[in-house]
Amino acid sequence: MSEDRPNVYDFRSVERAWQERWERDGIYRANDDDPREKFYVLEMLPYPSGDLHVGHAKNYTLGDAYARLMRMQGYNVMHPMGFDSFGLPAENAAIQRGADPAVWTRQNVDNMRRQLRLMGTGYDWSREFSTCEPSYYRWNQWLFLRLYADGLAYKREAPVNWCPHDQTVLANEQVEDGRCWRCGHLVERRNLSQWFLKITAYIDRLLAAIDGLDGWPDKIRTMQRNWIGRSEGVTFSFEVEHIPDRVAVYTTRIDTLYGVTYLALAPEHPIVATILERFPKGCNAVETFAASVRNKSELERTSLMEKAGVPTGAYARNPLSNERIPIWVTNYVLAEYGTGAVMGVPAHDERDFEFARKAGLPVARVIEEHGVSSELPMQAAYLGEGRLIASGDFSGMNSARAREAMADRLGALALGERTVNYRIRDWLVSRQRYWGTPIPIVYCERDGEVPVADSDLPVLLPPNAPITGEGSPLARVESFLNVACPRCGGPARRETDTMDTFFDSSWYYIRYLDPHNDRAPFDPARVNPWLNVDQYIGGAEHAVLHLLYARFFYMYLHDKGWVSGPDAPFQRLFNHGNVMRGGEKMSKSKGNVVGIDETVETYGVDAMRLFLLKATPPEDTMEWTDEGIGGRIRFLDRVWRACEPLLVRARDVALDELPPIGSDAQRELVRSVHAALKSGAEETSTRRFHYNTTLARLDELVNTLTKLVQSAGANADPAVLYAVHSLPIVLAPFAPHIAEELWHRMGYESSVHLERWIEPDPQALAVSEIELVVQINGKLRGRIVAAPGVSEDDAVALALADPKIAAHLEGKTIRKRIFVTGKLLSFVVA
RNA sequence: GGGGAAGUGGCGGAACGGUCUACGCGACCGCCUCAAAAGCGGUUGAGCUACAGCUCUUGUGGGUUCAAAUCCCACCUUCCCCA
Repeated sequence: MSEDRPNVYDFRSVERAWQERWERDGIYRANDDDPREKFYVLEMLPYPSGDLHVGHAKNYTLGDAYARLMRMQGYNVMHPMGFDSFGLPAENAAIQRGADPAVWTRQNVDNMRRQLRLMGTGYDWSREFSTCEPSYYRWNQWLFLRLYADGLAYKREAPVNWCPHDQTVLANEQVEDGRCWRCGHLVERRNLSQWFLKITAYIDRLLAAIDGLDGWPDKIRTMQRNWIGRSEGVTFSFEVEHIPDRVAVYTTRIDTLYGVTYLALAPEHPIVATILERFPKGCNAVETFAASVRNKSELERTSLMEKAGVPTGAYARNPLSNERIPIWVTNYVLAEYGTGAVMGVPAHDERDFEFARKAGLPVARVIEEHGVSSELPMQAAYLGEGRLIASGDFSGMNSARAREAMADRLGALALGERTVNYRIRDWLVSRQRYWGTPIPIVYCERDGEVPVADSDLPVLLPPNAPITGEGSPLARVESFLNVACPRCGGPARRETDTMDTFFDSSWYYIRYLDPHNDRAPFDPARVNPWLNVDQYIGGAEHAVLHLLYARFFYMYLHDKGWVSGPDAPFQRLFNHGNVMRGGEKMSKSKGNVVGIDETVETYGVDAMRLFLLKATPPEDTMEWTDEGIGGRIRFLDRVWRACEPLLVRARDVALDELPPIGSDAQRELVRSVHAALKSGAEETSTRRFHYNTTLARLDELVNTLTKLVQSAGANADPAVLYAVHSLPIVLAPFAPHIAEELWHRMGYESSVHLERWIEPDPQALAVSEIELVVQINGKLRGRIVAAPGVSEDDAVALALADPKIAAHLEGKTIRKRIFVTGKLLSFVVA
C-alpha cells in the first residue's frame, strides 16, 4: 500500500519503533516521589476476551489522550492497566474445548496486553496485575476475612437462579429474560446456602453520598438511587380468623387501606401451611398452585407469567375498617421482597387491578379521581393521590394527611409502625464455579464455620479440577476439599464456592498504587497520596453493580482507616459511547467486527486513534467507516509533507515567544496554532473531552500550513517554522507516533511526550478585524467589517454608511438599538 | 409502564441566546499526467433568479425575546437504562 503513496509518511517503520523505545525508556512510569500534583486517570478494568476491536480502542484512546494532555500540562499522571481475569468464559472454554482455564486466560491476557501496547497507549506497565494471580486474589481472601470478622460477610440460605439443563447456579446477569444465557432453558429458583456481603449495612450512607458525586453523570446517579430503591411506608399486620398468627404487610400507600379487598400471599409464605391445616378444603388446589409457582424465576413471576392465584378459604380482618377479606395465594407476590404478603387494593394499584379482574375480586375506590364519577366502574387503577372517600373517619382527608393519620392510628393500636424499605438486597457473592477466588472458610465437624488463618492465605485454586459445567468443580477435588480445622486441627472441609468477580474489581484501583506488596493488600501510606481516582472512564453498563460495590468497599476501607481523603473511589466518571459497524454494535456473531490488528496494519495506529477521536464526541455512539479513517491517513500525509523539509530549521525558531509576523497569512497560521492549543487545553480542563473539535482545529492548522509552505517553498519564514516546531506538541496526545518522529527528526533526544503543552497566547489568538452582523427588525440586512473593539457609535456610523443598510432604514424611525460588542448591531424600526 | 438522552446538508458532526452548517467523509469541476493513482485548487442546504438579489431551512406545532438550533410548553420519532 505504501508503494502506492510515494513520498509520504511511512507509519509502519515509525510506529513500532517508538513503542519499543517508550517502553524501554519508561516514560510513562508514575513515581511516588514526584513533587508535582498527582492525577489518577483510569479506564475500567477490562476482561481479557479474545481479540480487541476498535470499540475497545475508542475507550482506551480517549483515556490515553486525556492522560497525555494532563501529563503535558505538568501533572504527575498515574495511568495503570490490568486484567479482570477471573470469570466464566475461561470455564466455558474448558467445557467446550477442554482448555485449562489458567493457560487459556494467560494466553488471552498476553494477547490483550500486546494489543493494548499496539494502540500506543501510555500505561505504566510496571503496575500491571491480573486478578486471577494468587498474589492478587489472596488479598481478596484477606479482605473477605476482615469483612467476615466485622459481620459484613455471612452465610444464609437463599433462593438463587438454577439452570436445570446445565445443572448449575447462575448469577443474575447470566439470566436473560428468565432464561439461561448459555442453553436458553428457563431458569428456576432454588434454595441454596449462600455467602452474602452486607451492603445493606451501608445503604443509607451509600444513598446519601450520591448527592455528593457531582463529577458523575446524573443518569448514573439516578440509576443508583433507583437501584437502592428507598421507600417510606408502614408495616402493619392483618388478623387471620381462627388462626393465632398475624400476616404482616408493607405498603407505601397506607392511605388506600380501606380499599383492600383481598390479602395476597406468596406461595412460600410460612402462614400458608398453617392455613392449610386449619382449612383443609382448599388444600389440593393451593398445593398444586404453589408447586407450579415455587420454582419459577423472579422475572417470570413478576413479568412473564399471567397473574394467577387461588383462594385459601381463610379470611383476614382489615385492622382499621374491620372488614372481612379473603386470603389468596398468588404468583405475583415474592417471598423475598418485603414481607412476602401484599394488601390487595385493586382500585389504586395496577398489578392488584389486573389480578382482581382475573380473579373476580371486587374493586373498592377510596381515592377520589378528579373529574371522574365514583359511581362508574373503573377501567384502570387510579394511582394518583386525592381526597379519601369511603374510608371511615379518614374520609375527606387528602392522601398525604391520611397517610400520617392512619400510620398514627395503627401505631396507637400497636398494629403497625412506619418503616423504611429498600429494593436492594445484600450482595450475593457465592458462585458455584471454579474460576474465581476461593472463599477462605472451612467447615469443621466440631467448630462449624471457621475462617482460614491469614497466615494460610492464599487458599489456592487446585489445578486440574473437573470442569464439566455441572455442579461445583471444587467440591470434587479431594485434595482441596479435605483440610485440618484451623481451630482444633480436626477433620474439616473447605468451602467450595468462589467469589463473584465483582469482588475483584471493587478495590483493584487501589492495588495499582502498591501492586507488589506481599504483606498487605496495600500500604495506606503509599496509596493515600494518590487517592482517589480523579477521572474514571468506562461504559454505562456497569453503572449500578460495579460502581455501587466499589463505593461500598471504599466506605468500608475508609471506616477501617486504610484509605483516607474523599469519601468516594472515583471523583469523576465519564461514560463513553460504543462503535457501530453497519448500524449494529460490533459482535462476532454478526461478523461486523473491526479488529485492532488489521486496522493498525492497514492504516496505522495514529490514523486509527485520530479517527476514533475525530468522528464524534466521545460519549456518542459512532459509526466505523473505511472512508473516515482514510481521511485521517491523508491528514497524516499532509502533516508529513508540510513539515518534513523544514524540520532541521524549525528547531531554531523558539517556542517560548511568538515569531515575527510578516503577513496576514502568517498571522492566521500562528493564530491557528494557538487555536488548536487552546481547544486541547479547554476540552481537557472542562472535562468535556470533545477532542473532535480540537482535531478540527488541527485540520485547519495543517491546511493553512500546507498552503503557506507551498507558496513560500524552501524559503520558509519564521512563522512557518514556528508552526512546524510546535506541531508535534499539539499532535502528541492524539497521534503520539508521528509527533515523536517529527520531534526526533528536529534533533531532539528526549521524548515529545515529556514536553510542556504550550500556553495559548491571547495575543496570537487576537484578530485584527471582525465582522459585525447588522439586523433590522430581527432580519439580517448586512455585515460590516470593523476593528475588534469598535464602539457602538462607530459601528452605527459604519452601518449607516453602508448603502444596503441605509436603504432598509430609509424613512423609518429607529425605536431601539441593540449592540453586542464584537458580535452584532440590531435596529428595531417602525 | 417509569426514567434518561437525542433529532442540524447526501453522511459523521460544529455552533448551545447573536443570525447556521467549522472540520471531516462523499459527490462534482479543474490542474498535473500519454493515461491512471496519489497530490493540489475550486464547488457543494433548498427554491426563485439577471453569476445583483430575494425567500425558506436545525423532527412538528405553539410561546418568550430586538434576536431561538440554543430557553419554555405540547406532540412525533429514535436510542439507552430500569421494570
